[in-house]
This record gives sequence, C-alpha cells and structure tokens, in this order.
Amino acid sequence: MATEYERKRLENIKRNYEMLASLNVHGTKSLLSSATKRSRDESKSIKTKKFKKKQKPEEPIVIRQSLRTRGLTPDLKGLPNGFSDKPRRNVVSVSKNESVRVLAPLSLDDVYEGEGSYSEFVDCIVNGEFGDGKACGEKRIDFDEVPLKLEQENVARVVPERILVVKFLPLENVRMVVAGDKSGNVGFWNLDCDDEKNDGIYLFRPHTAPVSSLVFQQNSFSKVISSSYDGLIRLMDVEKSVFDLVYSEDEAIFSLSQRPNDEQSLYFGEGNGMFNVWDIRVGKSSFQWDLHERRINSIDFNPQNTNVMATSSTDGTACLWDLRSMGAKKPKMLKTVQHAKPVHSAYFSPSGHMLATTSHDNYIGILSGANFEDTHMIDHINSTNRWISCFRGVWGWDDSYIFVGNLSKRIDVIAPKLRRTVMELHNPLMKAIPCRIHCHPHNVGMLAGATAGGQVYVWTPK
DNA sequence: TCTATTGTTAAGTGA
DNA sequence: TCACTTCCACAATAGA
Repeated sequence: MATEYERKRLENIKRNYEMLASLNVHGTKSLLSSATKRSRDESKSIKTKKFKKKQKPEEPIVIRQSLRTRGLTPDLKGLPNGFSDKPRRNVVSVSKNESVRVLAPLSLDDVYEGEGSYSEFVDCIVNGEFGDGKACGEKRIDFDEVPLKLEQENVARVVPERILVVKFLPLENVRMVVAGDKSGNVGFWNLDCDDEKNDGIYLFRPHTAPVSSLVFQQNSFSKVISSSYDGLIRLMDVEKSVFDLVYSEDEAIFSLSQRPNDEQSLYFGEGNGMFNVWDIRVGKSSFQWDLHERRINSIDFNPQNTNVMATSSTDGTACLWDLRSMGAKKPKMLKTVQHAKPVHSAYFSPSGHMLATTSHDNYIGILSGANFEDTHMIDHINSTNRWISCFRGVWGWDDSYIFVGNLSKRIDVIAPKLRRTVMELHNPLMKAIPCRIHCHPHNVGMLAGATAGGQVYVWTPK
C-alpha cells in the first residue's frame, strides 16, 4: 500500500512540476493574489483589518482552461472525497468553488497573500530563540493574583475566514501565533511587530481547503507542518522559503499530530476513520490502521508515556491506544469513552494523568485514575452550528484548568476536579465566539482564542 | 439501507 | 442598520 502511495505521489509531483513550469506560477500567483489583497487605505485601521472577499470563483476556471488549451493532463484525481464524512457527497459542488490543488512544493512567494514584504517574518523565525519544545511543565496559575486581561493591541484579524486551528509558536523572545482557516490560509501574527504596512500579520495560502492542523517540527521550529481537507500535508520551511509537499492523497486529512521525541513520523487521520503513520524521511507510510468508523478529529500523545495515544472521532468515541502492543490489525485499545454524538477532541493533561474529551453531545468528559478508569461527564454546551468550529476543551499549564469556548462570546475555565466552570473570560473586545483556543507553551497565563471571522484574541496575565 | 436534501445557525460584507 | 451570502457540521427527513 505504501509503495502504491509513493508511486502515485511521485507521479503527481512530476505532473504538477510540468504544469507549474508551463503555467509560470509566479505570473499566475500575482493574478490570484491581487483579488485577495487588501487595499492600502484599509490597512490603517488598527489590527482588525478588512479582507477582500475570497478568491473569485472564476480563478480556478482560468487555470483549468489554460491547462486544457496547453494540452496538458489535468489533475485527474480532482478533489478529495472526504470533505464530508459521507463519501461521494458534495464533490461536484465543492470542485466548483475550489482552486486547483498543486501537488508540488510551493515557494513562499507563490502563496503569499499579504502586502509588502514578509522578510521581517522570516528574520523573526530564523533568528528566534526557541524554547525547549516541550510544554512549560506543570506551572500553576492563580487567577486571583494574576488575572488575565485582553487589550486592544492584542486583537487582530489574522486570516480572512473561519479558523480551525490556532497555535502559539514555541518561541521564547517573540510572541507569535499562527492560524489556519477554512479556505486554506495560514496566517502568522507577530504581536511584537508593529510594521505599519502589515501590522505584523503575514498571510499565506498553501492549501485549497480547510487547514485542519498545524504542528511545529520538533527541534527545528522554523518548520511548520500543515494538514488540510485538500488531502495534502505541507512542510513550511522558512529558511528554504518553501511549502514543501510531504503527503498527498484524495482523502481529507482531519487531524495531524507528532509524537514527542519522534520527529521523523507524522501521525494523521484521513477520510472515514483511517489512521496513518507517515515516515517523513523515507516518504512512505509506516502503518495504516482503520481506527474509527468516522473521521478522526484529534490525535494526542500522553506526555508521560508517549506510547499511549488518544483519538477522538465523529463516530461518537474517544479511544486510548497502546502503540507498543499490536492486535490483529491495529494497536491494542486500552479504553473507549462513549459519547452520544461526535467527539471533537481528546487531550491529555500536562501531567498525563487525565484526559479531557469534548463532544457535540454537550458534555466534557474527564478521565482519571491510574488506568483512566474513572470517567466523569461535565455539562457544557458544545453544540455549535455549521458556521462555528466545534469547541475543543484544552488544558492550561497544569491539571487544574480546562479552557473551552462558550457561545456567549466568552471562554469558560473549567476545574476538572470540581467538575464545573469556575471562571469566565469575557471582554467587550471579544466580539465573536472564541471557538478554538491555545495556551502558550512557555508563557503561563497567555492564551489565544480564535473565531469564525478569522480574529485572534490573545489574553495575557496582568 | 443507503443517499440526497433541507434546516439550523454566526458573522462578514456592502449598500 | 439591514439584507444578503456563506455552504464541507450535524441531524432530521425524504427519496430511491
């Protein structure tokens, strides 16, 4: 199977290199990006700038026509089936609005959507001082002594569309977040940069469909790996100025993770429940397991024992797996948490002693005990609608708190031991629902909330 | 039983 | 301020 993947991948890369060469992608790009660039006078308004309406629907047609008129073989694979859980749905309607998927490396220039130069961004990443790559350990935060605050300067629209993933870069000396949105944009925001032209925001579009995950390559943080519903995994290498193509298939990739201390492999979920372990160096699949009935929404590893993995799925379950012991066709399942509706996340606590699941059934599940044998369900409204990315309860800097979005435009802070919301983060500046949240891996008390409108709100300790 | 369609909803855009 | 558009989550319903 792996060799088949590899063969197809190489074929695609070759074909698309030819296509790129014939199309003169740089020229094409300037045409594409001109439609999405912001006008100059708009950029004056603080950091919540307006984005022009997405790409024009005719753009892909232009490319496809030129392909045909040039007598080139089009991308016969078309777009991934996996946009929906139910295969073979929506494919036609989707392809109408999607740009062409380029199965080849893309230079940063090719997909830069912003104004002006992004050289400052490159300098910042290349010269940044990185943390040790691990979470800051278990650091307790006392909200009575250190309340969190939200300030105007820490509000920005980082990408044009609904955010599916937001992350702080693991930098020590610069505060930078990256967000992936519904249209395949990846936007970086340097909070410590106040360049008049771009306000420290650098927008790229390496994907043609929703960006599902962003991870930082271990031990080389100038590399950002992105997965997308477009079926691609790209590796952004800032030093080499390229979004490389790591993996391409027809099925949408809904989740991506890296196992601590294993920088060579990518762990991701594609299509209806397939789980893939991909060897980056060799460029082929090490394992493929059918772990779930429906799409896998999250993958996480126990920081205490990285052989133990948690997955959550639209099939209504979250599962713990032992990667050391194999069953007949897949790893040994240690535990299943059953929810009544899709589960959108299952994350281990910083200590590795607990697991938090977030489900559309309006419960947040807490697993604890030596073997995660104790399960408690906490009521929490998680049933978002189609416009809002599903909530995911994320852990703070120790096992004391879970942060999760609330439909009333606030962030709920849940104490798992008390099994209730103990604090709410709200502020008039937070004008939309913070559906995806990330806590800074090094700076205790710094957390980002991301919305369906592309905004990011960074809360900081007072 | 499986597939297709529809309703729900938030938030940006532009008049 | 308001009408319009979005449309890739999910559930309920209709249809094959």
